[in-house]
Amino acid sequence: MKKPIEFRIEKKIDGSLARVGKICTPHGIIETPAFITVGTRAAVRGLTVEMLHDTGVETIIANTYHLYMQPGDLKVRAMGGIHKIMNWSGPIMTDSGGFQVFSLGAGYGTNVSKILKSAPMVPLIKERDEEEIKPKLVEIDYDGAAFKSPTDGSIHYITPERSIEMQHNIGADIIFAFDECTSPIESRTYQSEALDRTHRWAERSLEYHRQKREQNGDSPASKQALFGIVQGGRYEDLRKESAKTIGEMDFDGYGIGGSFDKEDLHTAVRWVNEILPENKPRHLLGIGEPEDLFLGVENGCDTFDCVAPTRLGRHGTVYTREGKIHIGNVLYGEDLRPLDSGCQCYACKNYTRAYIGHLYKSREMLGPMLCSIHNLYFIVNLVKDMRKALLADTFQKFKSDFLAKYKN
RNA sequence: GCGCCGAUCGUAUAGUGGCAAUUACACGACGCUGUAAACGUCGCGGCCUUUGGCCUCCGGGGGUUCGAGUCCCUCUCGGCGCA
Repeated sequence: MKKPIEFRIEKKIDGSLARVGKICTPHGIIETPAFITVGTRAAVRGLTVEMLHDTGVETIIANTYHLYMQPGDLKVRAMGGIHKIMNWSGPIMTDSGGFQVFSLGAGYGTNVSKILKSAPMVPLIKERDEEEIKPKLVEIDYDGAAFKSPTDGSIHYITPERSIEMQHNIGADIIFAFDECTSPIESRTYQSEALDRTHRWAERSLEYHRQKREQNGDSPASKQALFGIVQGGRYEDLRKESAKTIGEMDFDGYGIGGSFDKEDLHTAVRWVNEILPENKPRHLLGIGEPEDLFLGVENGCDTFDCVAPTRLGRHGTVYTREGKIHIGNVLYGEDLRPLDSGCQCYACKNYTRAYIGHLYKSREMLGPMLCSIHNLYFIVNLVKDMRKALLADTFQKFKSDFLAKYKN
């Protein structure tokens, strides 16, 4: 049977896991490394398709859980599939809902991020206390996870089979196995249990997808690639075990998910990518700060997605070559420069910091839109520049020059 | 002129004897990594050796009280009513 996607490696970098490639999908080519923008509910918040094209972004990742809740995966199918409804002719991915096992479960109501910053001991205890009094919205068991809707309290049970079925209905080019993203503050014992669960669920996701593909050669499923997700949290042995287990399953590509230590995200990624099959694409889920993208690329990841550019933009934080700034700060009140000097994005070519800061503070929706456009342009093109640098054998210099300025 | 009502953080408010004093907006700063997020947290009288301490404070002045934004007198200003 014809593979739904094809991954071609154009260049491997000696002495590193980095590579340059192309993922050919039914809706076009993803030149890797690439940054993929998040469009959770089949929309990139605040931006039209035309604006997205202007930022240079080529691929969007939407979310199965959220589209199931609203408007419903069957409705997406009835309306003609995700590409049609959102007027996006390029490649689309869907996340399986595995992240919501964390964000609406252990992470709900806490300020625990999947990225654990240093010195966690005191907050760690605190969060555990808070967790006791927070209502739980997710119950995990052997077969799947029961989600309680924060909106109306209804219960929705999602199994690996259900997740894949919904992703078939939604119709993205690349779909993900249903996994459990764990909180970074869970014990090793728990991480290990959760990992076993994720591995079982991966197998079930793969099996269900395979059956559907074979049942009907013309079904949408036959045009969809399925990626398995490596977990294992912050533990070397679990990460390696997961990479081996998932890597041996016949997925079309792999996602690297779960929680990380900010300090050694790159180490965790390397553990995994040294083991995963080289000839399949690897997507680093939910990672997208500039420093992290460099580390991901040089440690063998091909694609990335992250809410940071759009969320930060909406919240008034803007990427510049000299680091992030908050556009609402008084400091920029009379600053007539663009958000980032030399940037060729729509916001920078047409508007000043002072004006965009005014829009943001006045709650004009154009403010967050312009900041989102800029941030997306910034990150998408940063990764494109990494690709160029890899091809030109100047990656290390590009990285050190960029980071020297970016981190002041 | 008489009577009634009102005056509390930039604005609008809460507060009828224990108060550096409620809430909202505004303002200021910070946070955000597979979107519960156009959101959230903190600060917003001053100073300090800041899980605390000191000073100043609810239109002005005086009084009652251990203690007053809160009760009494008076003045100023504003609103309404009657002359």
